[in-house]
Amino acid sequence: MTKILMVEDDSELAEVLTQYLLKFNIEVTNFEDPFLGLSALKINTYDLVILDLTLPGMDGLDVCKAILENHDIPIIISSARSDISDKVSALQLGADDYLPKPYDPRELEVRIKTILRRFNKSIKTKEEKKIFVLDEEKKTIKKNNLVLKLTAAEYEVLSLFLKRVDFIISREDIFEHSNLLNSDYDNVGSLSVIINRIRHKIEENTKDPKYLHTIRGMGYKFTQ
Amino acid sequence: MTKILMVEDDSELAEVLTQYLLKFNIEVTNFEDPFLGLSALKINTYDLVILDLTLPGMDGLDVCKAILENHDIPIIISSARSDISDKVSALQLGADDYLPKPYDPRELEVRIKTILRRFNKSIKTKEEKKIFVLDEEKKTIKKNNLVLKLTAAEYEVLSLFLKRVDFIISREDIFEHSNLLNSDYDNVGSLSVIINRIRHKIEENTKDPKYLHTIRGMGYKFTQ
DNA sequence: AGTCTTGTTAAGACATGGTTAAGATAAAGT
DNA sequence: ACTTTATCTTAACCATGTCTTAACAAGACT
Repeated sequence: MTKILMVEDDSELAEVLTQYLLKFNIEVTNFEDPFLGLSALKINTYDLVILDLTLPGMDGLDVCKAILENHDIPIIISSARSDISDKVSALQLGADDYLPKPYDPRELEVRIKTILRRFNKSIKTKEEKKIFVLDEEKKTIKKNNLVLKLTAAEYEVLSLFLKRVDFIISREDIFEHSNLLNSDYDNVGSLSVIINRIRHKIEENTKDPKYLHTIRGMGYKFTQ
Repeated sequence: MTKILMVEDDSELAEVLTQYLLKFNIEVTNFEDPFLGLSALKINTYDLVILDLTLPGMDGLDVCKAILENHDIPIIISSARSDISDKVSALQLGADDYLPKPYDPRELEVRIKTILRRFNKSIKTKEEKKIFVLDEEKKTIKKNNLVLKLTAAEYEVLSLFLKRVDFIISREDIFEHSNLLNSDYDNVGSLSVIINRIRHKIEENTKDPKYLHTIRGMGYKFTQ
C-alpha cells in the first residue's frame, strides 16, 4: 500500500482525489494546514507528498523547502498558477513534478507511479496488478474481476498455479497436490488436456500463452 | 557535462533546444531518425533521452519501449499531442516525464535537472547493481530485472558461469557440471553453438561480447 | 435421457539440442 | 609481413523427444 501525504486546502478536491487514488491502492491523508502536514511527516512514514502551492496566507514554496530539508521524499507540486517561473522555481527547489490545476486525476495517478518507480524501483502496487484472484472459500477464480467458468479439475490445477506464481511446477507435483485427478503418474497425457482447456479459458492466444507457460522438460509455470 | 540524446524530427526546434541547453552545460545530440538514435544509444553513453512522440510514419511509444527494454535511462517524452490518454500511456510505459508542445525551454531544462537529480540519487542508494541475477529456485536468470527466455541447456550453462564469475571454465568442466548436455567430451562443437545462442540472448553485440568471453585454448569466462 | 466432465488416444506441431560445414579469427611458423 | 595452422563462430539443417490438440469414449451428475 502506497501512502501519500497531501496538503490541500480545497477539501472537496482533496476528497475526490483521495477516493480516486484509493482505487489504485494509494492511501491519501490530507491536511489543510501545512504545519499539521509537516508534523505528520515526522511521525508517520509516507512515500510521497502532494503539495498545494496556492495556500492562503503563506508561501507554499517555503513549505516545500522545509520538507526537503528534513526528509528525502518525492514531492509533487499542485498549483492553480501555471506560469513558467513558478514551475521553474518549484522544480529547482527540489520538487519532483509540477502539475498545474486543473488536472486529470489519471494524470496525477500515473505521475505518482512514475516518480515512485524511479524513487524506489521496488514499489509494486501489488493488488492492482493481480489479474487473477483466487477465492478459496467460494472456490472461484476471477480474471479481471470476472469469475471464470471452470470445472472442478481445472479449478484444482489453476489454483495450484496461483498459489505458486512464478515457480515451475512439475507434472508430478500437480498430480500430488490434486485429489481430483487420477493419481496415476503415468497419465501425463490427460494433464496436458486439462492445461489446454484452462488455456482456452484464460489465454487470448493459446498458441502464445501470456500466463500459463510450458517449461519444456520440467513442467509449467504461471506468471501474473 | 550532461549528455542527452534527442530524437526530434523538427530540426529547427532541435537546434534551438540544443543551443539553449548548451548554456547550462548540457550537450544534446539529435537524431531525426529514431533508429539512428537507438543505435547511438548502444554505442555511446547518455544521461537522458528526449523523445518526440509525434514522429512521422511510426509510433513513438514503440521507440520508447525499445529503449526501456535495453537501457536503464530516464526518458522525457515531448509531444504535440496533449490529451490525457497519451500522457497516461507514455508514463505507464516507463517514461519519466511528458511535456506537451509547445513548451518553454526553461521548463525543459529544470525538468531534465529534476529527473537527473532523482535518478542519480536512486543509483547511489542501490548498492550493488548486479546485471545478471540467478534464481535457482525459480530456475530463472534475470538481466536488468528482465527474465531471460532460456532453454534448459542454456540455463544450465549460463547458471554455471554465474556461479563462477571471473573464472575461466573449460569446456570439459561445463560438460561435467551439466547433466543435460551429452557428456561426450568430443562434441565440443555443440557447446560453441549453445554459447553462441546464449550470447545472442544476453549480449548486445555478439561479435564483441561484454559478458561471456572466449579464452582461446582454455574455455570461457563470464564477467558481470 | 441428456448434459457435463474427465480421461484416452493418436496425429502432428513444435522446440530443442546436436551436427555439419563454411568462414572468421588468432597464434605460431616462415 | 606473409602464410599456415589451430581454434572458434555461426548459420542452416536434421533427428528426436516433448507437448498440443481434436475427437472420441466413459463415467458422473441433474
